[in-house]
Formats: sequence, C-alpha cells, structure tokens
Amino acid sequence: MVDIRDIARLAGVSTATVSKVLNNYTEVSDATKARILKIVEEVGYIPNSSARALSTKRTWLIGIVYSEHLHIGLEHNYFSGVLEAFKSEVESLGYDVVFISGKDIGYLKRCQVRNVDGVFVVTADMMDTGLTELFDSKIKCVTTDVPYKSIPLVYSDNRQGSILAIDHLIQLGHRRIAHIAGPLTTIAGQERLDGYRQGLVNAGIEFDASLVIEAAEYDSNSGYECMKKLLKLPQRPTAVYVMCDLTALGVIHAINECGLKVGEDISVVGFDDIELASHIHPALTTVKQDRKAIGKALAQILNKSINHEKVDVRTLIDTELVVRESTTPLK
Amino acid sequence: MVDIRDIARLAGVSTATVSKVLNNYTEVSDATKARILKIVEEVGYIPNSSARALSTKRTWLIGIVYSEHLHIGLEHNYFSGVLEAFKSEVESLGYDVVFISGKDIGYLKRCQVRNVDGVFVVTADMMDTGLTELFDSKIKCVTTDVPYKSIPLVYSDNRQGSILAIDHLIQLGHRRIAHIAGPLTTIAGQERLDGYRQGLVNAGIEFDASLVIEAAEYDSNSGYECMKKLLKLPQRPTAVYVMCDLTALGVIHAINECGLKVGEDISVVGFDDIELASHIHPALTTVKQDRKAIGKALAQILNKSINHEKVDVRTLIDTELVVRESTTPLK
DNA sequence: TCCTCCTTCGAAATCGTTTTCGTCAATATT
DNA sequence: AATATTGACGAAAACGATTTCGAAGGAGGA
Repeated sequence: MVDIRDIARLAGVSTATVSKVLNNYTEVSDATKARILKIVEEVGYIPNSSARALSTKRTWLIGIVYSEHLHIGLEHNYFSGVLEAFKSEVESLGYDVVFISGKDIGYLKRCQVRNVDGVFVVTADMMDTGLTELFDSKIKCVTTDVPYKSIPLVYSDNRQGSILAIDHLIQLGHRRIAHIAGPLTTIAGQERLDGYRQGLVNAGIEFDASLVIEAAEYDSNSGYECMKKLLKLPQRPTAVYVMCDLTALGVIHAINECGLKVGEDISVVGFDDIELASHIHPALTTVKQDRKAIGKALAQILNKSINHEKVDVRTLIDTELVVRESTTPLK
Repeated sequence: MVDIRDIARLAGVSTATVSKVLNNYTEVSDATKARILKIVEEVGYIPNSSARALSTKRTWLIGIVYSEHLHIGLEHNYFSGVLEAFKSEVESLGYDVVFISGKDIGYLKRCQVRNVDGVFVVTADMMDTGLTELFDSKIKCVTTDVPYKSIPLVYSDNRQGSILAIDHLIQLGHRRIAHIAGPLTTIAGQERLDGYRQGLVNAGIEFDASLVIEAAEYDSNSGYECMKKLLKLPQRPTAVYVMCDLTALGVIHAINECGLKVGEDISVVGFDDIELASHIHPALTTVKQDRKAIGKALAQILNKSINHEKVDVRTLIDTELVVRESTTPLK
C-alpha cells in the first residue's frame, strides 16, 4: 500500500506539504499542489483513516444505536426509512455510519472504543440505563420519538397529523369517529390523542370517551382486540382513526371478520405510511410520516452539534395525509 | 482520556507489558497481569481502536455494501432481516459493522479508506462495475442471492422451497397449479421455476407452459398484471405459486378484483415470508426464507475467510413452508 | 562452581498521518 | 541600501497502540 511518504518522495516534497494539499491548506503554491494532486491520482493513493483519526481525534464515524430488546430497529419499516435518509445525508457530509451494539460493555464504552464523532439513537427505551449513560456522556447524540433531557430530538408533528386525519374524515361526512390510541405512556400516543380531540373540537363535535380505546402495544394484535370492542358498541362508529398502520391491519382484520367492509362500511385511517399500507386491499389511507425529512434533519443537527454549533432541542416535521381506498364518504 | 501509558505508569510496568496482558500474551506473570487488569478496570481504560488498527492493520470493521440504485437495501424486509442476523453474529465475533457507500470514489476505495477487514455485499447488481471492482480486489467478500466468480455465496435452496410449495398444493388436491416466475435472468427466478417443474414431475402432473408466466419484476404490480392474464385462461388454475410475497400481494389484488376469494376460490402461495405475509387477511401461505440462518452463515464464512481458512463457495439454506389461510383444499 | 535455559519484562522502532514552528528566499517598504 | 514582510516549504514531535529482540535474574543440571 502506498503511503503519504511515497507521494512526498515522488513529488520531491515533504509529507507535511502533501498533507497540506490533501487537507486544502492554502499555504502551498499552485504549482506543487497540482503536481502532488496529479501523483496522488496516478498512483491511487488513499490516506489511511486510522492514522488520520489517531492524529486528529476525528473518525468521521457516526454510531447508530438502538435498544435491542425492543426488537424493532432495522426490521421496522419506519425506522429503516429514517435510518436510510439519515445515512444518506451524513454520507454526503463526509461521515460513514457504524452500528454500535450494547453487548458486554455497554453503548457508551463501545462508542468510546470506536471514537465515534456522534451517535444517532434510533429507538430509545429510556428505561435502558446503558442508553441514558450514553446520553449523559460527552458524546454528541440525536434521537427521535422519545425525549431525554436536552438531547436534540426530531419527530413528526403528531397533533397536526391527527388533525389532518380527523379533518379528512369529517369532510367525508363522518361524525362518529373512534380512535384507537397508542399506549399513553408514549409521547406519540398522547399527542395523537390530543390531535384527535382537537380535530373534533375544530369541527364542533363533542368528545365521546367511549369511542377512544388505549391499545396495549403498537402492533397488529392490539388493533384486532380494540376493534372487537368498538364493534360491540350499541352505536358503531362509522370511522376509526388508528394510531399506527400495523395496528390498523389488526383493525381491518376485525372488521372483515364480522362481515363488514373496510371503506364501504367503516372508514379506517392509519398513521406512518409503512410499505404495506399501499399494498393491501383496499389500500390504507394514512398519515404519512416524512421519514426522509426526519432522517435528514437528524443528520444535519448532529453534524452541527459535532461542530459545536447551536442546535434546536426540538424539531417537528410535518406529516401529510395520503388518501387511498380505506376511507369513503359516509352514506 | 487515559491511555496505555497511564496504565503502565500506575502499574509500574512498561506499555509493552500492559499491551501484552490486554492481548492475552502468556509471557507475563499472573501477579502483574492481575495487577494491571485491576487498574484497567478501576480507571475504565479503553484502548484506542485507531491506534490499534494503525499498528495491527486490522480494524475489526466489516463493511456493508448494497447497490444503491436498486432501491432496496435497508428498506426491504428480507434484506434487513438477513442483515440484522449477520450483524448480530459478527458482533459476537468481535467486529463492528459499517456502511460503505459508493459515493464519489466507489465501493472499493471507500473500503480501503476504512480498512475494513471484510465486506458483506447485501444486494448485488452485477452490472454495477463499482461492485465487480470490489469483488475482484483483495478484500474478502461474501454475498447472497447472486453469484459472482468464486465469491462465497449463501442463499436459500430455491428448488427445495418450490417443491415444498407444490407438494403442499398437491396434498390439498390441486392439479392445475400456475406459477408466476421471477425474471429468468435471475438465479432465484430460474431455480424456483425449476423446483416448480420438479414438484409437478414428482406428482406425475404434466407441465403446462400456459400456466407459467414470467414476471417483469419482483414487485406487486407484476403480480397484478400476471394474474390478470391467468384469470383470462379458458380453464382457470385453482392454485397459484408466486415467486415472492410482494408479487403475491398483486396477485391477491387481481383475484379480489374479479370477485373471487383468495383461499376459497384460488389458493395462493408466496415466497419469502416478509412481515406483511402474516398480517394480511387471509394470511399468506408462503415459503419462508430463513433469514437468521442466512445472515449467520454469511457472518461465519466471512470471518473464516478473513482468517485465511478455507470456505465453501456455495452454501444452501433450507426453506420452510409456513401454512396460513391463503391455501385450502380443492373443493 | 559454572553454564544453560526459562520466565518475565522493557527499550525502542513502527504503523501513517497532522500540525506547529522555524527557515529561507523573494518581494515590499522606507 | 537596509529592513520588514510575505510565501512556500520542511524537520520533527505528536497521536496511542503493538511487537521484536535483548537483558536480567533465577532455576536447574553437570
């Protein structure tokens, strides 16, 4: 492998000079700069990042952390979408992305071993002390969905999203709109419920507590269970606003099972816009989280933070309603 | 940050000795070893991985590469599953995992910049010269799904999977079994078609070319289109074996659209077992690819390869049939 | 007693960069 | 003409580990 000394020798200069042109210092003449660059190109010289990191104390590495026992992370479509956008943005800022596991020595120590410049905590469970230890350290972090002290946070404007959904249903003529809420221990669960209430208030509809059910989890089964209950109500809702797409699938299952048709008999709106929302039949109307924007914002904020610039502690990203087939005008 | 010299000073030994106990050399006495370890523990010393990499030429980093323009990668449930399993296995072997993008300078150079010990090419498009350049280099690679020269390859036993599917349908009494094949330019497409024919042969059913359609892509639309054609056949198939779950969704859509019921009127079998297969209604019977096993095998093979051990060039992983609601006995 | 052989350890070179500071010549200033 | 300034470059010291090879000292053998 050719190193910086080879380049220096070939160009008849010192390694200092080579290093300077490689790092865009101005104090080297255009002539030698061009000469060095040419040689670098010809021999295909690639600076050794370990050596560079050793002497600059910057690795240009961003760590990705997620609470492993939550069993989401990579496999969840929402997070992989955010992660993909994040990755793409930090890459264009010059970083690479490395996974940090918490195995054995914990997240913090692993981050220190790798000397990451910053970390993105994708799925945070604040009960995980390994994580809070990381948040409380000197290492620059950003996260999404769940707040912790003054760690910069980027997430969807859940209230606004809920209002979009409710407005849409009201436009279609619905008045009895049920809501399956996320666990109210989660911020998202609370805010989406808030937005639901606000949406009703805006339309002058009175809030009916019997139309709201708190789900146990953000999963499909919970949706199935909750919908079963709603269907037993003396007066059935004509529309259901569900706090996430996966849960909406369970809801749809329950509706089908009792012989009703999604869309025709009961309109359903989800939240997230995961991949399958558009693939099922009827396709799901849903509040789309702008994963690209979230990932990109996270990347930019983390970069600023690494460079000691001031950053916003909270960033809200707008959601967007995607109307498909699961919502129809009230007959 | 405390470094190895601090430890040496505190223990009253040289850095050489500290390094030796940290790397499990035998030539240091039990007493000093214990003393050093104790101090390391107390002050929370963490070796600097850049320095270590610089002097050992091993980074303990594995690169993850995927053809970006294919627009799969992270967001595709199958690959994220394999990747998750791979990551987990290499982590327990002591590596960390870093994403390598091809931006600007190409995959190979980026791998060299980071000095990765090896790379896992998750989604390979062999038309991508950036990728073949990487494969043809000295860097140890493994990949899945698509073969290239003697790069170690791990993938599902597609023929065996097809046979499972066909056997199942035959057990249920079906005889007119259609197949929507993947693009025959892909190995998976070919092998699954092969297995389909073999399954029929095993059951003594004659192959009927009119029941086989080659899809344009591994996506939902292709399934929709192909199924439309199959439904126009003078004698409709009673069952369809589809080369992937996503495509099966399109198939289901087409079946519903013409007033038939999946399961009752036409049985459908997919391939992959992506997340939504179990979430749709009726839930999809499918051939499950063992993502965990594939990821794990890839990790072990890559590790061996890095350590200059002999490895198998091709490794087949068994598939498994997951019977759900989309297949029922022929009436 | 002398010699050999282990065991245990350390001095110092090395890995490939960056960065500070000094040198030296050429140019600008008075 | 003497001095001050500027521009272009290099010597050498980091950065924090690993590893080779030699040395010291004690144990064992003849």
